[in-house]
Amino acid sequence: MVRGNVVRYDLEMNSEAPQSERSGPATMTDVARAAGVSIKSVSRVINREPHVTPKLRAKIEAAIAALNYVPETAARSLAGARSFTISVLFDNPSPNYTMMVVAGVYRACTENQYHLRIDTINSAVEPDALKQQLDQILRHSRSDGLVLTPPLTDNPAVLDFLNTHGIRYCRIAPIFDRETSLEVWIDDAAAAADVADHFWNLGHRRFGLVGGPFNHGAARTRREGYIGRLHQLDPSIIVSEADGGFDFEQGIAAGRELLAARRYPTAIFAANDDSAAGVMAACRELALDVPGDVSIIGFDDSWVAKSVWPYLTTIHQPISEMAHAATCMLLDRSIGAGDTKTQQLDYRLIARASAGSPR
Amino acid sequence: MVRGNVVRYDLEMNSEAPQSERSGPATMTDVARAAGVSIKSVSRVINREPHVTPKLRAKIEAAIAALNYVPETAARSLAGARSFTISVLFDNPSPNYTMMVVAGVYRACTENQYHLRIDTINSAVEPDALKQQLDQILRHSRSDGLVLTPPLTDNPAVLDFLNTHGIRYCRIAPIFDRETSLEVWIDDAAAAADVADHFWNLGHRRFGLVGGPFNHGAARTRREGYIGRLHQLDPSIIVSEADGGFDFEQGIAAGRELLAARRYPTAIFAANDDSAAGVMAACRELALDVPGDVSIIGFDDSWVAKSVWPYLTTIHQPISEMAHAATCMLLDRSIGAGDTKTQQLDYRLIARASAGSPR
DNA sequence: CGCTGTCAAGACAGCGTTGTCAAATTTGTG
DNA sequence: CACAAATTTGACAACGCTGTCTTGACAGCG
Repeated sequence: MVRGNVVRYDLEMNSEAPQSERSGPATMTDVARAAGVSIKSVSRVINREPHVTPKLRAKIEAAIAALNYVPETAARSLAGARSFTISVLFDNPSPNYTMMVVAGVYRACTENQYHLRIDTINSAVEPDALKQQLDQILRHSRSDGLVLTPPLTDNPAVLDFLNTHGIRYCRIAPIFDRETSLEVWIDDAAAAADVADHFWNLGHRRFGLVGGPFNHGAARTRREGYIGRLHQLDPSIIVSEADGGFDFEQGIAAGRELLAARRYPTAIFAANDDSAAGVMAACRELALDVPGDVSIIGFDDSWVAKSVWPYLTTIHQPISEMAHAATCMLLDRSIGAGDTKTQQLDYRLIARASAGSPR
Repeated sequence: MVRGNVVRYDLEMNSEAPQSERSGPATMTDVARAAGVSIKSVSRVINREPHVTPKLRAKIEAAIAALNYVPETAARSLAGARSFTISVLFDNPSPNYTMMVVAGVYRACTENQYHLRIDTINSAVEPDALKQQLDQILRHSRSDGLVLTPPLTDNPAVLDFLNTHGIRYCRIAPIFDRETSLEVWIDDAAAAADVADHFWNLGHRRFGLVGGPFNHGAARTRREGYIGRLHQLDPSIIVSEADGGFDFEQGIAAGRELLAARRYPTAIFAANDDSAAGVMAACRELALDVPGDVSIIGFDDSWVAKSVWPYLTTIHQPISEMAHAATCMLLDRSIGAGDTKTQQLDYRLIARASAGSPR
């Protein structure tokens, strides 16, 4: 069978002992022949299966190295039940967040010889339409696992679809139905409470909040943590709130709204960095000094936090580590499809220049 | 042969006529049986091969629809010579740029039933080390084509490696060795000249430039286009230059440097939006009003352009369309691996609030 | 010493496609 | 109308690997 005209990448390039006969990259059969064993044994070594004596393993590994052998993913996935691909599902307005997630998943994938696939869906539709989108995506790309990012993490239709089809997934920063799947999260409530404390200790007494998208679970938790702590500190506190949407433009609008009041808040917590940057822009527009007149704290410590002036005080969320951890859980074959396992990572308040004592 | 415990996604979910016997998704054999033809004919229809009468084609297409059949990528790539995957190669400091490229490639991939793979490499190393990185990446993921983004686009080692291995690629915004491969670009020089005109018409006479990374070809072209046009306008003009690096922090540094002069430039062109945002921050720091004291123009019209205040006047580069076009060229099988084809897209100066007349 | 139990290693049949080549069918021509 | 040529269609063997089953080897035990 003569192959097509597409030139295949020749894996022999760096080989110490280039084979004379073989045309393309070395196959498992080549390795088996070189090591004088059966292909099944090579397969066992590749897949870390038991029932291989150290001696045999060493011989095979030597042959693999000598031939510069790399297993063919297509064949593996055709013969076995795995696709060697992890998909990340997005419906996130923030490119910064997205990039960090991708970075984390990508790292985990390369570490495990897996491939990364990215898919985006629009969750602002009817549950049925949403399920159809998922159906489309999964129909065309059989993944060994899905990494779910907010707000998909807490979308009942998505979860329901995945559960009924027995598809393996890991949720990042879930809020609802906790402990029912694989999950990676940080304590958003505690982090938001820390923000409240930080403002309070700085001497602020008039507080504002820019919320996140209504369907974003973690954003709600942040709100509750912030306001809850503030009420602990002083039950009579009234927090002025404005809707944000996790993006700059809505952040500006929210900032304008909050700062239009006669006695505007001197301390504003925005549910993510992008909207915090928007609030900062609103301050500028109104000739309000940051942090002199208004202190601002964001959330994520994403790339924007250091793309505004003054640099943003924010909660560092290890997004890329969370994504990495999520992917590793997915890849851990000792964990079944319906199993539960949660992993909590640490956040940390990064004090930069956007929050200070009121003057 | 009993399959593993991984539950496969059941493609029959929406099927009108669910099959009784079959366990998993419909295969080509199922379709062939349903249509009363051979599997090869089904294959021909799927791959749009010639030698199929309209009548047969219709019958097969009906069967495909009825069974909700989707070809199995793994089998296709094992049997054929294609992997049905396109890789995007990055070494780009700007997450905004990256996201837009990914969006464009992603769109082209889904349109063509292809998969998207993302790979990053570090090109700031010796050519040999670079080739080794490429080797690693390509060894593990046989792609049908690579989308090369700057600065990889103009990296001789990368190009050389790809050429010697006969790997198909498309360059986005190439500068060197033009017309030697598939290419998508915009006229960076003309765009930069437009920036110069815009400043000039606004009444500016003292000009500054924040350059891009030294290895980024397009950034150099922008510099030349800008300075060239300025010299046409007035040969005695001296443009003060500072090194930027395409990111916010280096933008700040460059801004500080430029604005430290007694007669600082009132018009500054930064080679991308991120560094333009940095210059803007430097203005703020020095209590210089934008655009009152200093006008700033960026490049890309990326997401940052509308994440700073005032909104950034910038050159809109259709990044995601360029990426889309690049991918489509790669996917067009009528174009051979070594063929040449270039495609130019339009840029456009977006006048927003960061550039105005000097006061 | 022979029998069984245990573990290591191999033989072999698919997995769902595509490429090749041969067979069947249609079309064109004298 | 017979026969060659062109075209459509089908049979079948890969592709490179994994799951299952079988054989082989070797120790433990009565």
